[in-house]
Amino acid sequence: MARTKVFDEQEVLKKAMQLFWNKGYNGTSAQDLVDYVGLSRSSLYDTFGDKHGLFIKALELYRTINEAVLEDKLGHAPDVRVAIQQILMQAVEESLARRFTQGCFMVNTTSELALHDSKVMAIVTANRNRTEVIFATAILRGQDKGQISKIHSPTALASFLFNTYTGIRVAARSETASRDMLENIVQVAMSVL
Amino acid sequence: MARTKVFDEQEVLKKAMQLFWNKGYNGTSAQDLVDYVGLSRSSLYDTFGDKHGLFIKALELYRTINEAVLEDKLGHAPDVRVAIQQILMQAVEESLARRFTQGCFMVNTTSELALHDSKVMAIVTANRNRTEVIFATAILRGQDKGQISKIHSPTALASFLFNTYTGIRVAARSETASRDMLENIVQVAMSVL
DNA sequence: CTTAATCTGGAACATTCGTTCCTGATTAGT
DNA sequence: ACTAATCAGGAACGAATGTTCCAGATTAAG
Repeated sequence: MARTKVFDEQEVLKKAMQLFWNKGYNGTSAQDLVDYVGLSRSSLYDTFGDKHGLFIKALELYRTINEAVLEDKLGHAPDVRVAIQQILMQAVEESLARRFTQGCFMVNTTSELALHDSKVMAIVTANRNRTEVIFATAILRGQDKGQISKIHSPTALASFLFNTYTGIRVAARSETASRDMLENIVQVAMSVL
Repeated sequence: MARTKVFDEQEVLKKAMQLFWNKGYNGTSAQDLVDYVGLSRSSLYDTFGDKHGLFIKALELYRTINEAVLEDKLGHAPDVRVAIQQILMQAVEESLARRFTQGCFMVNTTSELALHDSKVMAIVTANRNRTEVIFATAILRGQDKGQISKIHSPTALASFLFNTYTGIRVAARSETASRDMLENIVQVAMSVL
């Protein structure tokens, strides 16, 4: 019959995701994508439709990956409190790794597009809801095991942790954030668990 | 001599600020500015230079206003703890006022531009530093008065509060945030003071 | 009334934007 | 060898971008 697809659609999507992640939607031009992704303009448009469609797929990929990672880290953790601390500290480390300090794609997109783009809004909303459920179920388990204080409800703590995580990821986009500062934030936040 | 200036430069700047605040830098076109600001294209460019210069001035105005407000609220507060709670709760209320839920201009700008724009980065950095100093001095005073726990240092608490505030302001850009959720975040955050 | 500075509105600019289309090379299966 | 799908590269499109410039109206001071 015919020639087979030679590039991995998922890999291309991953590269597009990285670029949007770094420069934002409006900051990324079609030419930027062609240059970085390593695919011809024609192939890009053939396989992903237009720029907006590509962005949505990239954002959904990010969401899928991140939720899977989070679920993995929190699901099988023997000590939930430790696992949560590790998650926050990893965000800190990523913020400090100057070379790739691009924050969180979902957070960046929330502040850039969610307000004026209903499709993005839907993804952002789903991401927050799902993430908080993952947090809350893990926290409940931690509370049962006596690893986490029962002063606050699992859902309240989940919202709080999501909020703290968001803040750290925004800080990653500025160079203000020193190690001391970020570790302080994590330490204070952990003190409520 | 000549005709006197008929428009208030500060008022125009304020309108430009609102627009950038709502749509971001890359999402706001020169035409958008002309339409919204109510000034001719020529006058706009004559008085503010180019788009980037106008944006920087708008961002600096935002910073000036916000720091003054914060200093006022925290400086003369009889109970620092209550004042902090009010500041966080006001962010919550603004997030819930659906009609104008555009988050925080500084936070939005941090995630959109700071990484690739050194002038923006400088402003964002100065804002964070100054804000945390204001928080820290107020917290120190609150600790002396016995209104705030001394478990954590003033600077650690200041960084933590700034971080919490940032998170809430990002949430304002998504419609996920319910009153319950946001009030939970504030309540949990306040429990460390 | 004259002068001179403001301001408006729109024309005009080159550049970039996102997108479509075409040509031709490549390659896998029949 | 033929066919047909898959690619790259680039030309081409109109629209929108940021910016400059100019003609003319407006208005305050001399």
